[in-house]
Order: sequence, then structure tokens, then C-alpha cells
Amino acid sequence: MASAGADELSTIARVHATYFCAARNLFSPPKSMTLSAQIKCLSTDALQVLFPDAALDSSQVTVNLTKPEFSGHYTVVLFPFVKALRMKPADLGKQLGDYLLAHSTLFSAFETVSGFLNLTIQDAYWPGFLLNNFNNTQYGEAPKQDYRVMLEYSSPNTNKPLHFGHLRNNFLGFAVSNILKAQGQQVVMANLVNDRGIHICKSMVAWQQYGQGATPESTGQKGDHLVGDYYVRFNDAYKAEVAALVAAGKDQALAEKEAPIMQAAQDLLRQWEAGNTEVRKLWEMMNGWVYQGFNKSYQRLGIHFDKYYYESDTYLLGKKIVESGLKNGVLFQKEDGSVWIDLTADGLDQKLLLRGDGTSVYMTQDIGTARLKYEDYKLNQSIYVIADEQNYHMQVLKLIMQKLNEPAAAGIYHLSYGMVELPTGRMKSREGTVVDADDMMDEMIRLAQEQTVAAGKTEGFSQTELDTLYETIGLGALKFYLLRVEPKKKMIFDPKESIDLHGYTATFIQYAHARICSILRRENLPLLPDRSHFQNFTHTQSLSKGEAALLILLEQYPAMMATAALEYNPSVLCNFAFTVAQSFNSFYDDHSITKAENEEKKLLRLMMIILTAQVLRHSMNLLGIRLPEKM
RNA sequence: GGCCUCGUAGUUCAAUGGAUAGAAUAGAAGUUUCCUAAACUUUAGAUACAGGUUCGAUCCCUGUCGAGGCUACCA
Repeated sequence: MASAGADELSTIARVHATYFCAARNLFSPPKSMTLSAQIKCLSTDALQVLFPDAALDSSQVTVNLTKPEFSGHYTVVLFPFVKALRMKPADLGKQLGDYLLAHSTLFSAFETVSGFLNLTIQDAYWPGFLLNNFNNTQYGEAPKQDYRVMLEYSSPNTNKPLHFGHLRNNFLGFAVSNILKAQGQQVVMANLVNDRGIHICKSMVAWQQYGQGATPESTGQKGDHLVGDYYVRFNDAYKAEVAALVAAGKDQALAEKEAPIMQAAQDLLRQWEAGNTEVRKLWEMMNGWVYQGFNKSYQRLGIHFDKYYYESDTYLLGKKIVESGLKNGVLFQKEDGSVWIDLTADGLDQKLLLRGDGTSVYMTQDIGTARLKYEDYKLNQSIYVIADEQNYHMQVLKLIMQKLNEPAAAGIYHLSYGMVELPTGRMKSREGTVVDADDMMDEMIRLAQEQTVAAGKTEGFSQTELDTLYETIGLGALKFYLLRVEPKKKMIFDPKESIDLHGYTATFIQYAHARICSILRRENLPLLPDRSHFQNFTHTQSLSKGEAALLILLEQYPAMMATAALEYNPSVLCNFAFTVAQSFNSFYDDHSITKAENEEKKLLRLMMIILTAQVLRHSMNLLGIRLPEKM
């Protein structure tokens, strides 16, 4: 898991290193490189020319953004060279700065402060940048490549509705899929439905015993919620039975095993696996209810899948692979007939792959699915979006696949994320202490409506438009809230405190976007005007600090996207879009656009805000967040 | 017990080994005859603890303390 990530990172690092070294085309790095990369390239070459004996290479060159309290935009860190070259930082900075200024048109000034060389990007850089990109809907994306990756996400159990924790999984999987697509990869979004097993049998037993034929139609209840209620019902009954047995003098462990309703559930599972027609019919009916419910939720969440896998279809393949592994001697059988793999040599434990009664476990089915996925799409990589409680499971899966000599093994990567917890601890659907996903969506939309009305912002909208707006704001806030934290960190959500619509939120970004659209409407311009509108643009005046700050940010978008993709980390885009919106708001505050000082400034700023809106839309749309044109 | 995460302002989150640790929110003080004040400006406030490596450590290493997860013939 961590090691897979590290491998990936070091591979990319190597690619970059060779790229920079190969870019020996002195002082004319490719235009397609980001500013930061160009500066790194230029600085490396300059250092090698100035100090040929020092054997410096690009891996030692660090380029950062200049802190706002200093003048300049990008900073080269000089400390690493000071010792090797036996020079004072100020002297080194002066030499390097002079050289860069003399040999590149990128910079207009430099300043050395302690061990940092602060470089100022020439104003003349920006007109070309803007004209090339301001209305480019693909700005930030990378070219298509023949790299096939599957993202498995959502992967629900069919015995209960989605809860708040599942939402993190769904948003994360959807967002990362889109980010990788934007990076040119060919992505299959897959959903592996855990449709069989003891969990659904529990709901089935409870429904048989207490349901009296209830259906979604007869109760008016969403199917997944209906089935989920019987799952809770099962556990209530189970607890009562265990308590009764214990009160009658039974040992706790024995009581848990012998409780009649549990035995009934296990009996159902055996009948299911034996293909009992009645059981299969009940199973199909109740799963069908759940799928109807899930589909409604998915639709509302705005997520979708290219491919569904069902555990009931793959577990037999898993069994087959396990059986052949047994023949090969990779696996072994215990006296009771159960099948195991011994991973103690790898520092792990022995792992069960088939029960003594021949029924399969979770791992068995995962083995089958992994092979099936690989054969279906000839994948370069297979990413599993699964909570970190399954880190061990995924580590073992990959290892078993390797030992079984399955070609799918190499591409398996676990995108592990921290669980969403309540202030009181984990959500437990068995105990009914969950924040329901559907309820959460309702609540967010309600909140959006309440605050929109309170702010008096409903003028000029039809009721349909308002409903759409509330949903855009409410669901946007929900998605942003769950995506803005780095995936691997766990997060705590307190239902008593509603999700904010101010500050570091989707609403903030949506508002900046709406403001830009408002300006464009005023100017009778579409969101993405034709380049001919700016044919007369010439650059003669220097940029203000606010203009330069926003441009520096916008230029970083492709690099940010690449980072988000490399780290499988949508929070990078949340952070970036928020910073852009923040920078725009400040800019907006002390620069007039429609009433700019002169035509040149007006055209410049129009291009800037058009690109700003484009970047905000592009980044947020990847996360499944829509930006309204009016709010 | 073993293995793996994680401890940063009151709170929620940032910070490829680089400058005086950044935001948001809550707190304090301001801004609207001017393109949307769901905004902007100013202000106060934090690296759990102890060592080590380094020119430089929130980041890497060791130990202590604290939180969580895994270690099922559950999924």
C-alpha cells in the first residue's frame, strides 16, 4: 500500500529527473513546461555553466513560490549550493540572478534575501499566456495516453442504505476517476456490489419473520432503507435472543452461536449457496429493492459507473482459482477441509481462503474479481477505493495474487482513506448510529435554501431555477466538505454542527464564479468568448500586484492537476480552487473590470476572469461540483 | 502482545527538509452613493513531550505519552 505509492512516486520522480537533464537545450526550455519547471530547468543549466566543476544536478534545485512579504514570484533556494561552492549566499544569488536575467527573457528582476534568490516574472510573459489559454476548455488537462486503469469505488453491501461514511468513498472514487481521465488515462469506473453473504441473509430472515410481506410499494419507503430496517431488526432480535440464552445460564460465546435467528441466517446462506429456488427468489427481490434505492441516491449524488461487478458472479471464479492454487501447492488444506495460504514468511499471518464447509469468504471473491477485472480490460492499474480499516486485507490480497502468479497482481493499488466518525466514535449501521446519506443530502439542500432566502438572493429566479440552485449549493457544499481533506486522514463530523456555507467551502468558489458570470453578462460576453474579441489587445502597461498574483496562480493549474493525479488526492484541487477564488475576490475588490482605467486593462482583466472562471469550473466539475452562473 | 496510521491556533484543515508555521471558522475592530457584502481589510491565537541527524526539522530517526485501525471459518 504505502510501498506501492512510494514506488509510483519515485518512478515519476525519475521520469522528471531525466526530463530535466535531457532539457539541456540551454535557456529555452519547452514552452509547455510550467513556469516552476522552466525556472528549475533554467537554474540548473545556469549553475552547471557557472560552476562546471561542482557536478550539480536538478535534483538539488528547489523552486518555491516566493512568500508574499518579499518581492518576486518564484524563489530558488541557494543553501544546498553554498557549502559545495564555498560561496556566500548573497554572492551566489547575485551571480545566478545576473546570469538568469541576461540569458532568459522570463525575468524582470531578482533579489537575494539570506539564502533565497527571489525572481520576478516579467510582465511581458502574461499576454501570451492569456491569449493562448483564456478560453481553452482543456486548460489543465494532459494528452491522451494508452494507460488503462480501473477505479473500483462505492462497492456497497446490499443490506443497508448508504451512510455519510460511504459518501466519502463515492465522492473520492468519482473525483479521482475524473482527475485521472483529465490526465489522459483511460479510466473504467467500476462498482463491485457485495450482493451475497451473511449480511443480506440477516435482512432476509428478519423480513421473513417480521415483514408481513412489506414492500417499497406497500410502505412507500425507499427500497434500500426498507431492507436496512430489517437488518437493524435482525440485530435487535439477535441481541434479545442472546440475552435470553445467557439469562438461562448459557455461556456468552455459545449463546451468540446458538441464537435461533442467527442459525436461521446461516441456514439461509447455505441454502443460497446450494441454489435453493425460494431463497434465490427472495434474495433477488430484496436486492432489487436495494438497487432501486441506490440508483436514486447515485443519480442525486451525480455519480455513475461504467461497469458493475457482482460478488455473486465472481465468487465461484475465486473458488476455482483457489482450488488450482491448492493443486499447485501454493495453498494448503487443514484437516477440517479449510483452505489457507501461509504468509508468515512475509511477516503476515496465515489467511483463510475457503471455509471447512467449502463456502467462500470475502478474500475468495476478491481474488476472482481481480482476475476478471484484469481480463475484461487488460488493465495497467486497478485502484480500489476502500477505507483504511481494510489496509491489511488489501495488502494480503495483493500478496496472494502475486503468489498465485496472477498477472493482475502488479496493478493492484489500494487507495486507502480514513473513515468518517461521529464525535462519539464510529458509525455502526447495526446499532443505528449512522448519519444517513439521503437525509444528509436533504439537510444540505434545506440549509442552502434557508441561507439563500435569508440573504435575500431569490430575486429573478423561477421556482425551478431556485430548486436547482439549492441543490447545486447544498450538494456542492457536501462534496467539498468530504473532499477537502487529504484522503488518508480520518475525519470527524458532528451532526450538531451543520456544514458551513462560508469560508473554505464550495459556496465560496461558486460565489466567485457567479460574480464573474455577472460581469460577463454585463459585457454581453459568453462564458468562453472567441479569441477575436481580444484581437486588439496589446500589452504596454505594467501589472498591478493583484493582477500578477492571480495570474501566477492560474498558471499553476496544470501542475496542480498533475499533483492531484499523482497523489490520487482531490483535496489538492479543493485547496487550489479556493485559493484562486480568494485571490479573485481580493482582485475584484480593488480592480474595476467593466470600468477599468483604459481599454488595455479592461481586455486584460476580462481575459483573466474568463480564465479564472474556466479554471474554477474545470476543477470543481472534476469533483462533481457544479458552479452556478447566478446565485 | 504484534503490525499500521495519526497527534499543528478554542475548532476544522494546510505546509516536495527551507524565509517570521499558512487558511477557514469562532473572537475583536473596520469597509457598501462603485462590476453580487454568500465578499473584502485589519487584529489576536498552534507544531503532545524528550533526544538525535542536518547549514536548516511540523516533516527524517529513536524513545515517552495520547487517539484510532487491523490482528475472524465477518464483510
